[in-house]
Amino acid sequence: MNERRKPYPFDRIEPKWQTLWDERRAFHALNPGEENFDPAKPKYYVLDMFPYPSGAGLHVGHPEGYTATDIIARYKRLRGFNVLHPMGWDAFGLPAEQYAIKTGQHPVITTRENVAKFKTQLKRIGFSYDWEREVNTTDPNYYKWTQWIFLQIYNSWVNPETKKAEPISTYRGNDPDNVRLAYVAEVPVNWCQELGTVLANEEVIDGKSEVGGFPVVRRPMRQWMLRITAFADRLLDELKGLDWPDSIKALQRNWIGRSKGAEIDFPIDRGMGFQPMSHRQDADATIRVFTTRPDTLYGATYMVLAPENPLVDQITTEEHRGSISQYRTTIAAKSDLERTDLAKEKTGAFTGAFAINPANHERIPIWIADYVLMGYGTGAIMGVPAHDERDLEFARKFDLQIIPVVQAPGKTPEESIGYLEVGIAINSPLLNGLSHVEATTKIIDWLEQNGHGRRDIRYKLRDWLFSRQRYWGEPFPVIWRNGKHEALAESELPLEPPALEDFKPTGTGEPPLAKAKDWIRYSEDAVRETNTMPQWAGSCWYYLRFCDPQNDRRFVGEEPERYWMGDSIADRPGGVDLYIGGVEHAVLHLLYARFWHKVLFDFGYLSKPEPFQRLVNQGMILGEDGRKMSKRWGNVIDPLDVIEIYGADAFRCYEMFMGPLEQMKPWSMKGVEGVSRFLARVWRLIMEENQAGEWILSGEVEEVVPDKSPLKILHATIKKVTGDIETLSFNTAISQMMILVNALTNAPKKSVPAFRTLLLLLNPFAPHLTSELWQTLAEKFPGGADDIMAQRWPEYDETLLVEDEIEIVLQVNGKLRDKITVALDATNAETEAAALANKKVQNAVGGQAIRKVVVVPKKLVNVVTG
RNA sequence: GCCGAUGUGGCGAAAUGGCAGACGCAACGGACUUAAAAUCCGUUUCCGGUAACCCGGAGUAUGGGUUCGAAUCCCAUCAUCGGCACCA
Repeated sequence: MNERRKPYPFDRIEPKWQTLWDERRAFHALNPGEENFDPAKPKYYVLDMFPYPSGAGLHVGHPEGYTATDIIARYKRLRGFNVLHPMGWDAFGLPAEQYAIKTGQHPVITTRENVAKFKTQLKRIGFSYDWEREVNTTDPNYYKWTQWIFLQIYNSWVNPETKKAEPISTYRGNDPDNVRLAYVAEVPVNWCQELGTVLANEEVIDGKSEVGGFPVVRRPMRQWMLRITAFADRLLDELKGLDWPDSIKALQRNWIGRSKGAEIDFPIDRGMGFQPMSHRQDADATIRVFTTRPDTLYGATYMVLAPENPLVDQITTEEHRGSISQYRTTIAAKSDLERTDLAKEKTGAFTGAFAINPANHERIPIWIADYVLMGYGTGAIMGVPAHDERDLEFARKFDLQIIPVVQAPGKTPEESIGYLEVGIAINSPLLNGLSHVEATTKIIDWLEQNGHGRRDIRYKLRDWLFSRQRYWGEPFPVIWRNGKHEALAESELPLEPPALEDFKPTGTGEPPLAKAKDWIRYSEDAVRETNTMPQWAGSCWYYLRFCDPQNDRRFVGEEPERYWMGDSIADRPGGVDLYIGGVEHAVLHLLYARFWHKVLFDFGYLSKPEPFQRLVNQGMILGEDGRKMSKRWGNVIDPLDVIEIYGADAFRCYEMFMGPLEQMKPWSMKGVEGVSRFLARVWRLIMEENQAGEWILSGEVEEVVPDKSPLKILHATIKKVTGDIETLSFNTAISQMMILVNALTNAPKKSVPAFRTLLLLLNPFAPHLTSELWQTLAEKFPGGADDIMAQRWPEYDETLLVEDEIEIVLQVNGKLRDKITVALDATNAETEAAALANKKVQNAVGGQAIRKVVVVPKKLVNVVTG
């Protein structure tokens, strides 16, 4: 019947302070121009990846990154920064829509409920978000600007000379729709019958949908695309100036996949042998390939087209039509999964046609095979079996000629077959004896001079498939008239989706919005676009909206943008100072957001070319059983359950004490208990229980300077905690504070100044406890103001950290033998003499001759013998 | 296959060229208590020795190397996790 006794009254303190903070608008960040705004303060923008508010609520994994950013935010405020620390909701998306399909509950309702639940949880953890800046991607006042940004993208193109986005009006060609950054294309898409929608490549995993795991097939459909490939170079090159983990940069580089090489044209042989360009009857009859190894051109003994390549129909000879068509049918029937199965044998079919190798005028056969992909390069390759693993396998299987053209070091030409690295050119009249670099330059120059090819760069990155056949997303601000698309005027935004009762997919690939007949009909001769935008759209720019969330004239005001997203450190390209989130967004969200940012930057709306200067990925928190937290294993932990027993401060501290932020680590309730004991020790350091069982300020607390030893630990702790917060090493910061608290507990004096410093250091981690204790101390000892948040972060005194005596480690041959203490000012010679006089050292040396003595001042002596 | 990360006590971890295992958990012992909880104090890498203060040896995935000295730097191997994957 009696509740379990709390180690300290967090259940009273925490709600008290949370209410006070709300009432005082304690975390509201002021924009330039607002009353009380202090322009002398530097800004700090610390951002979390905002969540999708699911029905399940938060589990303990979510607040890991949020706690880290909250500590930084509170720390920076104490250091005198004007801190922007906002939170919002990425609330468009499939789960709410599927819930609507099942229950008929409108996603607006579900979203509102889920957001309320998430917000309650976040508030109960005591995060210092500026809730007056809350944004929600499904709010018309927000997506009005998502649609507006889409229109900017739609109305722009990349000028190849400046490589920058410009208004489409500067384009001088005759078909602007061909160069717009948003365009419509008939593309093979990932169609998921079960979800009734297409998916982006990134949302398909092993031939199945990322959401739900349903089968996905290829199917051509008319889709909106965003021309992200026009920014491939900048997205790659501008990673350099960002403080991101190298692994994330590597993932993005890999995803963009830039390859330097050459385009080469192979004339199709019409039985007349090789003809110089000018004499050719049919100048179009060439096969263009892309290769990263033009230096191996003399080794190209055959060509392969992708089975889907339209050229196949033109070149296939009468005799081979049957077998070619049969092969293409088998390939078309295969799923993506089967096609990309690496283990399988090479397959292919001969077209009967031949091409001419422009280098040596050899007549080489043209095949089709599914190991050549239509979607990369030109959908055709030159086969160089001697120096390409796949080509070699293919040539051996179909008995095609193999000519080595690069010599492996120390090997004969014959042995160099299968050598994939670079080397000296052989069997290549124009290139013999040249190194890879020389040969590559020479052959490309030759190709360019003779009109057979040119330098070229290709990317793995594809344009972004931007439309979805869904209800719960931003409608496109676009109408169709006479088969052509037109942008809506800005004045017509926001374009809200129609009210629908039936959210089910139509099943035909036509979006659910097509069911709203009245809504679609825009005018006598125009209809609305019925696709919606993908969930990534809203998250591409939310960090900008946080700077100025209520602005109804612009997506973000100029001045707030310049203040929060710019800064005085000129050579930093990014705006947000610290961005923490899951590694699962390493390529998609982070690449898309960078892309939008660059478009808006080119148009002069933004101060910096990159959105996020410093990025950190928090590691996943596993269940107590070491498995990923999921309903399936029944190992999900709700933060509110933990807070109920141990309090929010203990929850926060434990999340940070578990281990390094970036690392994956398992949850442990016992661990929370340990951290909770630490906080209770802090409490009892300052408070005691009176006869009536009430907590009152301890009578021993006095306004005195601490003794030397605790004072030294105190200053060592200021130094360590400050440094650790800057590097996000929160686990070791907490360890150090535990050491301090142990020392203060054992110290004879209960020193108010020491306690104040401790409370300040601990405040970002355990804000409720430290606020309460600070206030209690202030009531009796009026030295400090009664609000801990109005204080300055403590500084340490280096002179207090110096030792007067130093412990020196004695080693013999690198092995520890003893420790001695020497005076601070002992010379190397004195230290060495003391070491050699040491009995244990002498024992270990035995009778052996001393060859060398290494003295590291203030650290150790190593005696090397024999 | 390619790219990246990780590998240290019973467990989470610390130490990034100089005392391996800070801090915490768990376990064990002690104090307080009629008792328990809570709290406080102590022990706790492994092996061997000693009545004992202690003494000796080994030890950071494995094998080599650099160095007076390596968990830390280099080379190779193995394992686990993540990403990409017939990208020409």
